[in-house]
Amino acid sequence: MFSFTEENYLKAIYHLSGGAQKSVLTNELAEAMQTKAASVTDMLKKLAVKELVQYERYYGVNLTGKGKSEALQIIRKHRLWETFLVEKLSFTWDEVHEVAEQLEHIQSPRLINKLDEYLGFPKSDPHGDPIPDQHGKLKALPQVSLDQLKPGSKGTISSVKDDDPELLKYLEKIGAKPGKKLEVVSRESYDESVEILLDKRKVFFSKEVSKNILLVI
Amino acid sequence: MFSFTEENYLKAIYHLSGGAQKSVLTNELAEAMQTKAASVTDMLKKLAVKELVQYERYYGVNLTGKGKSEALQIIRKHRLWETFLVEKLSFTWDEVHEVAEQLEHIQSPRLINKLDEYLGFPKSDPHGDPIPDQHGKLKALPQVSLDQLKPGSKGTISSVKDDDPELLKYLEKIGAKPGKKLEVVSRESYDESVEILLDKRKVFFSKEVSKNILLVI
DNA sequence: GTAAAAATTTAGACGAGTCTAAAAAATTTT
DNA sequence: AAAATTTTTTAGACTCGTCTAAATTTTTAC
Repeated sequence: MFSFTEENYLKAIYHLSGGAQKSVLTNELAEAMQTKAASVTDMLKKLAVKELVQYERYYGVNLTGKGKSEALQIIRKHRLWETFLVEKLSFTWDEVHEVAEQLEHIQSPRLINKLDEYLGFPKSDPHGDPIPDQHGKLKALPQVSLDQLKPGSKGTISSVKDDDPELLKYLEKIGAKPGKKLEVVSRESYDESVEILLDKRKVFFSKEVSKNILLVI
Repeated sequence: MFSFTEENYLKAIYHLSGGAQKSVLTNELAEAMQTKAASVTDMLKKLAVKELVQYERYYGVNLTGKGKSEALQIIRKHRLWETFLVEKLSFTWDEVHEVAEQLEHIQSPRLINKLDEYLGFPKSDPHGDPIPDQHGKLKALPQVSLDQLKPGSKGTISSVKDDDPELLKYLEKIGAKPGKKLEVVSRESYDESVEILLDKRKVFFSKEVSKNILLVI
């Protein structure tokens, strides 16, 4: 139905717009897609003709209903495959993203629904991200990133950014996985690094890392 | 490493050459690839530059060692995925070919070896075709197609053509699966249809069908 | 509120893979 | 063995997704 490239654009627009909430600018998209702004402009025109996005010259792009629904199907596939790789093939959570980026483009509704069933209809993937259902319904939790939490507050890790293997290996070592509870002890005003309590141990995270850890409070 | 298209050409050349045994002509390849002879010529030149084939103008093409090895890797992936779909996701054998055509192009040696392990290192796929090992070694049985067998001879079905869902549904209904023993009762000289004994039942196959059933005798 | 800077789009080009139409080489027929 | 036929290749063009360079629009700075 759609090309790999088109699917990747839709997915990137979905993520950058915070779930089709706000417009996405050409340069943001160019950076996310590792390409040039001129190429993005060309592609946005094509997606607009196919009614997958609303595109206004110089003012960025928004997903249409059709575009959002397509993006969610791709995200569903990505997260189900990640779950399969970890649960069934015993991949570690830092290894799955790259392979899932390929698997998410396989065209077969039957395959993905059978896979969903085989995995027991999981609600979230190994990084804690929610898996959209067959109809594209997504159960989004109200999440806060760790860099925004005040000292004294407690929360449970709900998800972590899934596409940086080095970060994931580091968090694995520390034990900072979805489901773990933590408490913010203090924040250093100089560099905004943060000290937390996790499994009764004191742990320090740089601001950079803390931005990639999402919690429910 | 190689594009989808290149991989599909290598696979087609492998099959049409009977496992890199003989040269493949431009028109055969054009028919197999559902494309035009001119396009095939263009692609063969590119594959020759990459040293995947030896191509001689007007005289067809042969796989090089490198090309054969690449083709076998793709066939390995195709057959492992078919096995996965049937064994784990309970697809029927007529549904798997089309999806495996997509899955065979996923690039991840780690994935395919983990999948192999997860499936218990199967020796053949659901249609009876042998699965090459990690190093591309293929255990090829000496097979005869049913249309070449004389009345009175017995054999065991070793494989059936995997890419025609209608044929596969028909054979499923009849019970003609790999592993089943059969005996040729008679052949009608008029249309070369054949009468066989399968599970103590008499069954008739047209020549067309009998060409697609391979046996070990 | 105009000038400089930044962001975006347009114009023209390229490589991959495909096509049609025409030319060239091989094969078959007579 | 020359003519007719078939097969294959060449030439030139098209689409897709990309690029660079130049032009345009928006935003920021003064």
